[in-house]
Amino acid sequence: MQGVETTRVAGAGSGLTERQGAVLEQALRLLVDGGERALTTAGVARAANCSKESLYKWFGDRDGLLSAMIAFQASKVRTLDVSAEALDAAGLRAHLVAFAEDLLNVLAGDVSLALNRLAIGQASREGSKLGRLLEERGRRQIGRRAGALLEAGRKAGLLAFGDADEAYGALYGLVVSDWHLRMLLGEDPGGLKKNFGRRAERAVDAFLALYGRKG
Amino acid sequence: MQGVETTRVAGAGSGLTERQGAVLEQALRLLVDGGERALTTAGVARAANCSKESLYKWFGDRDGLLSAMIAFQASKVRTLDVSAEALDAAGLRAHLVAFAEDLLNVLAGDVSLALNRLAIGQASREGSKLGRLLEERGRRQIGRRAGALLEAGRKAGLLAFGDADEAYGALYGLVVSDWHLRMLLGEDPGGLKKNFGRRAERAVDAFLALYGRKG
DNA sequence: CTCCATCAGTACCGTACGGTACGGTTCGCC
DNA sequence: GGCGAACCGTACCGTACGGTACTGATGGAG
Repeated sequence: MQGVETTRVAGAGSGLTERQGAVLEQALRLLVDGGERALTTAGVARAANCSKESLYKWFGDRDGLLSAMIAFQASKVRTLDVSAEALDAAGLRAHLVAFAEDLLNVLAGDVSLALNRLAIGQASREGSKLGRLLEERGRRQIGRRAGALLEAGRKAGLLAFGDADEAYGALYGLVVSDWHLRMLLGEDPGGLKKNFGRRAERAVDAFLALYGRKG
Repeated sequence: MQGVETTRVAGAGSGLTERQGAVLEQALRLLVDGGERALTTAGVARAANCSKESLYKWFGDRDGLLSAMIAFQASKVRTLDVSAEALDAAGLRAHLVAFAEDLLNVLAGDVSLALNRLAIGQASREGSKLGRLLEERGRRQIGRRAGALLEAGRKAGLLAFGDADEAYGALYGLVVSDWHLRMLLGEDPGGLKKNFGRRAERAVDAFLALYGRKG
């Protein structure tokens, strides 16, 4: 398990070796299990069977490690593009419901919650560098998927809206409401994931009532 | 400035002396300015011109101090009850818009953001005690105001909804969308507060399109 | 075989924090 | 005036963390 390593982690051209990816995986596990206080350099080194010196060599700094964790996690989540098939009303609704349910499941994920908590905790100092990173890598991705979907709906004459951002904001708000914040605050999400499908359908129906062309 | 102190802080029956309230005020200032890392016992003692010993005597613990800060801040924010006047459509809309704008302004407040960041940062460990406290003291309050408003609208035949919680969730989502999270992540709210009025109106119009009786 | 780069493991250092203990001072009360 | 309670300021202690330096082992390159 030593010597020069040349194989790189696939995807995103992240420039990380597999070893470094495994280290980041362990770091994410520590973060999810114990929060930011559990994410110490010594702890990561112990959990990943590597030396602290290597951590500093690879990531330069503790903040570098945090940034690498966010980038690494984002590189693993790839949003599938919406197929450019011809949309009818039922198809659009199905796509929207699927998007809404995916959104809820992503936001409720362990790693997502832990990384959001981490970035929020560091938002006060350091100019919210992690926050911007998280927003760029996470939100922008899912926003693009939604934007493409909404645009396709408008092209097909099924949706009517002036500002796509406003329509997306309404969809996001109807789907998520204050759930994300409540989960971030630690509210037990036990069993609530069962209702995500129903919740997604209700939100999409409301969205279509607002922006659909044939009510 | 010493000796037995008997005067108590008004409201909420908090059982805090004025001195202790002033200390909590300074603690909140430190938290707002520098985040959780700046909120050290020594720092609070220095900023408030008190001794660490007194801090531990009054609040018992660092977590006790944090809890007291949340309770103290919540005791200062009192939501005005909606007047039980007869509502017409324009009046209901005005009330809803005022509520929405107040909600945005509260969520965008310095102290609110700092306390939410604090509670979220501690959500991983400690069983999210602070999160539950924050939710109970903050969210429940504003939720009651909204609930009363919605109920008044239904009584007046201006709103139609089956589940009041669901209607409130839709209103909240349309008003806030992902703004709260973005502000928690550190996105610069500079100048955005100017748009709160316009944003509130748009959200309320959408809400009324969904739940209003005469579209 | 020999050199060299990489890495794990550990010891180490400076610092900062939570929490406690102590001396000195002010104030109310008898 | 004297007593006691509350309190400030500071010193102190144990601990834990970020970051660095050193040692020894491993495996590839010439």
